[in-house]
Amino acid sequence: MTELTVGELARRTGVAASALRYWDTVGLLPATRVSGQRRYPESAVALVGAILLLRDAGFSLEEQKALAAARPADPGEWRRLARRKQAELDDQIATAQAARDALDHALRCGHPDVHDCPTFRAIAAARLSGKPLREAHTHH
Amino acid sequence: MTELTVGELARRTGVAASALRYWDTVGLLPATRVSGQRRYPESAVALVGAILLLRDAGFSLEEQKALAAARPADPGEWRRLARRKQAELDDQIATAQAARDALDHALRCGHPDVHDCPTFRAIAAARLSGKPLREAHTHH
DNA sequence: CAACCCCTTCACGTAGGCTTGAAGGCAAGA
DNA sequence: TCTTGCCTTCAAGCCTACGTGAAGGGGTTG
Repeated sequence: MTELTVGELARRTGVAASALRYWDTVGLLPATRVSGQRRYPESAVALVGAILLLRDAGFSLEEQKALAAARPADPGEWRRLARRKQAELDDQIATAQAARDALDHALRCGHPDVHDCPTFRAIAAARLSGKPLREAHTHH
Repeated sequence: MTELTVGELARRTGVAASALRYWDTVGLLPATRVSGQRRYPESAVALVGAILLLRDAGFSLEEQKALAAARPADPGEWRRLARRKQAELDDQIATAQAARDALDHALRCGHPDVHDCPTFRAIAAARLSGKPLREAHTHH
């Protein structure tokens, strides 16, 4: 009754059914079975929301699995993971902000070609001796 | 003299030579040839800095090619692209900030299990009716 | 001449998170 | 019974931005 099929959950969340099946097979969002078919409780809708939120936060599916496993069992570990990711998010925000500011300057400074703008050049040059950041993102 | 080989440019910028060759083959950072070998002007160092910066900004290599093509030829188009990406960055920052705040709340609110926290549930629920954002990122 | 070092191309591998297609099952309605 | 519609599995493909390894060229030094 209150059980949803993949298709219904897909419709309610906007997540493709194929993705939900994938999440089931990798163990991120397990489903029960009724005569071979996946069934999800109503509460799965909220779970999907949380998954999307954490995905936006930059948690990979593997990380989310680790998080989900640690959540009820080991609150200390959960907090540790959360804090680590929070730091990553701070880096990410700072970098995005820097890039945004660089674009902002390029749009405002009036130079017809950005590469003629000394400020832009300075920011770009700083990037060469700066933090890689992509490695933090590429890292698994 | 002032011409650099891939290896030298790699050393000066910290970017792998294989990556620089790749950037050449896809047309992002073209090199001239001297008896078959790639040669880059000194100014390429600054270009690499700009490429890294824009990459951080979320420009894909394809987007950067479009950007580079529009830069000297069509400043209006350049500004259009820059503004569009700026808007994307704003979205990205807002989302990252929301995720960060959600984690922050989860860490502070004292609920042993985040899913018991009504605030967290509300944020996650909001994500379901929010902007996909991933589509903007998946789009080319 | 050989050693060395850097360069070349080409093809394939990798990772993450799915999507797509083929081939088929099961239950309700006409 | 046949059709409709939603479900299943499995294999393979896709996308980005490279990394890797093989096989070979070329120039300088000892």
